[in-house]
Amino acid sequence: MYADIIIDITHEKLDKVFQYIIPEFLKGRLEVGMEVIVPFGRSSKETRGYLVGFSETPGVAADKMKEILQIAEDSVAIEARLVKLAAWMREAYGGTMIQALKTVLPVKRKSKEQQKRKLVCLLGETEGRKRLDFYLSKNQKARARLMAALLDERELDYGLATKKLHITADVIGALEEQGVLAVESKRVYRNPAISLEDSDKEISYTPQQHRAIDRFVQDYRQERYQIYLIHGITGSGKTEVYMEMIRNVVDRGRQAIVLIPEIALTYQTVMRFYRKFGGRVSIIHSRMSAGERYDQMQRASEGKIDVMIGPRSALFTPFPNLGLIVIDEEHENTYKSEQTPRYHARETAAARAKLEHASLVLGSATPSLESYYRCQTGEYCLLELTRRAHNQPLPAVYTADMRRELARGNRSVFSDILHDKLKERLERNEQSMLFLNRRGYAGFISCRSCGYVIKCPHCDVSLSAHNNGKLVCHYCGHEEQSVRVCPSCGSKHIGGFKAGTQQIEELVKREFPSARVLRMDLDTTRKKDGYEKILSAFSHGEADILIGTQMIVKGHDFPRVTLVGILAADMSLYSSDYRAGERTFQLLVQAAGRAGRGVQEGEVVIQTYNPEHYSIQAASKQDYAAFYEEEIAFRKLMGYPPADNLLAILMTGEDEKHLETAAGYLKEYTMRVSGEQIEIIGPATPYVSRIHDVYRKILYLKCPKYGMLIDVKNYLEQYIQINSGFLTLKIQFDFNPMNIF
DNA sequence: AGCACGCCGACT
DNA sequence: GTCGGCGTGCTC
Repeated sequence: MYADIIIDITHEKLDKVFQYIIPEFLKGRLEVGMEVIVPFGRSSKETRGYLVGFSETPGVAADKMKEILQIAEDSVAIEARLVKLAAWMREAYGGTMIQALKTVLPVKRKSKEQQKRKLVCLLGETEGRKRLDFYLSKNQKARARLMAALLDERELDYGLATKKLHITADVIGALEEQGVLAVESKRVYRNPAISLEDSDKEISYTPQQHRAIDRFVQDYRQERYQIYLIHGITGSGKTEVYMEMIRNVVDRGRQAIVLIPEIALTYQTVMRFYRKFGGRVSIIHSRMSAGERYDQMQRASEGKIDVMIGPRSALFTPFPNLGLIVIDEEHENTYKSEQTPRYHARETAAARAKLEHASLVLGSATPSLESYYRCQTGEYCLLELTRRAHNQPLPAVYTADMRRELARGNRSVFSDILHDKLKERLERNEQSMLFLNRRGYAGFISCRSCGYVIKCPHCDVSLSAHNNGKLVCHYCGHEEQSVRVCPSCGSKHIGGFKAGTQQIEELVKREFPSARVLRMDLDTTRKKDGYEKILSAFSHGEADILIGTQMIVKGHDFPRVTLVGILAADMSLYSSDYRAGERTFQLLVQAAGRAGRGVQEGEVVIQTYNPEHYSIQAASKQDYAAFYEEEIAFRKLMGYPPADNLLAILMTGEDEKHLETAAGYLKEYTMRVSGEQIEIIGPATPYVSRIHDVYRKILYLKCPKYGMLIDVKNYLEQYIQINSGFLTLKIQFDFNPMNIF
């Protein structure tokens, strides 16, 4: 028997298994997923690698084979099932096996437990004083210093003692031996005090919530592990449904993973889970140290917790018997990784669920087109929550046509109706939010008079303005000269949109001098805790108006907000991206959902230059189905995902000429290996054509069948490896990218 | 990636 | 004749 090892060096040429002889002393001790140390290369350099399997027959001459040296110490083994998942990811997204292995391993090293060590004084007041005098008499300054501090505080933080008081470990050791103090190293988990009172409380579900839960429970009982999409409007109580589903799974002795966008990881959300599941819940987030993460993962694999909540990477929690994965706000972009392998948590969760016979539940008020489409095709099971849990009405939405405002002579940023409603709120002492849509702003050119936007004649995405005065399509490379007057109406009010949150803040202050205004954008949140501070100030009523970009629309509950104003609603419509319409709809619905969450009803004003657009129309009626029909027709017509699949091939290199010719060759080869069903677009120059003197080119492949794109990817990976012309280039694959470049 | 091997020019 | 320049090829 031989050991199959993946060497820990990221290089295409080494991206294969290497067989090693298992030495006698390791027989029976090796398991798939372990990290081992092996001799590698001509000089037999000690190299780390992962054991991914065992094989019976040697693939190379027996004399070539070397022995495994040892199992790597202080390393974390990858669970065997996650090794399989990694193999799936490598196949589905490209990159090397070692990259895939490292992504399914959220904690690489057994970091020495960053325990909170404490020094506890064991002596009483008088005993201690005697001791202190003793040290002083012996001129043992460090011991005296520590003793004095201990008398003051009784308990000292280990780190504090060593750093602030300049006390060495020797001194602490000496005092410990003398029975003066004890070093306590309690493992501290950050579980806040849990009040379990609420957990017994009987929750009453709406009929729709009941139906969703029953469907899930029945399927689960029959071991039908499916993928569900919960389409629930804002405030319809999706979280209660998740929690009940999780409870069901946990009662059967299985565990659950809950993925949430990092930004939504708020205290309130987490507390709801704590109340229901007590100490059997754990959280992982990006600001945790490696030690803390390791801790949580360790507890999970030991079966000490039932529920793991966290962002994308929590998907790889090594539970012994995973039964359910929940992805909340499944439409969010953060679920797509931006590093190789560029995996999507939704697809990867589906793969993991299948491997481990678990269910997958997706939830959103504005589902991604991909997921809703899969419900239509019968791949996913759709569960609808169309009513708010406490029967609050949805906010009333008004649309302000900014072209008409301009025609009427209103050149201000605020439409008359928004101005009036803001004034009303200030008089009634209620809160308002102003949301400036700046997402996807990529220098598109639009007419302020008629709303016309200059688009690519071939791609139906907007053209981006470049400094050289040209308009460029970043999808197909089409170029044309910029314009001075609107080609549609002849107006001179044509150009890019320029207004930041700062300008809006100044305008609000000028219009409403008495209003207390808070602004939330990159500037004001950069400071430590800036984000939380602003949100808590606003929720405590310390301001009347909150101005901000996308970040204010995400899942925060401000019961006193009764008005939401959306400025430049169409801004995100014209990013040069086929997802623009979807993004706009999602943003508007989520923003509108912020109004009227309390007792008083809410109102929303959407300001736009393009009120006819289906994204804006559907959003103003909060009508997902209507939006979906329009959008899917567009995607089908243009062959964009989810109707077709898209593979972006990003090529980067320092030599511009060489990159260009190589891109040409790659396209030629792609044409040769791909069948008629694959359409090839490009190579085009991305919006950012050069980063740190590294040039970029992009090639798009479009195909109805995902599998065919994977085949082409595999061919290309081989071609790139064999052909030395690609040695100086980096080539990345991105399936169904979230952004086009 | 990283290292040894190898085949050329400039040197003691 | 030798030292070392980097181009080439292999790694179980």
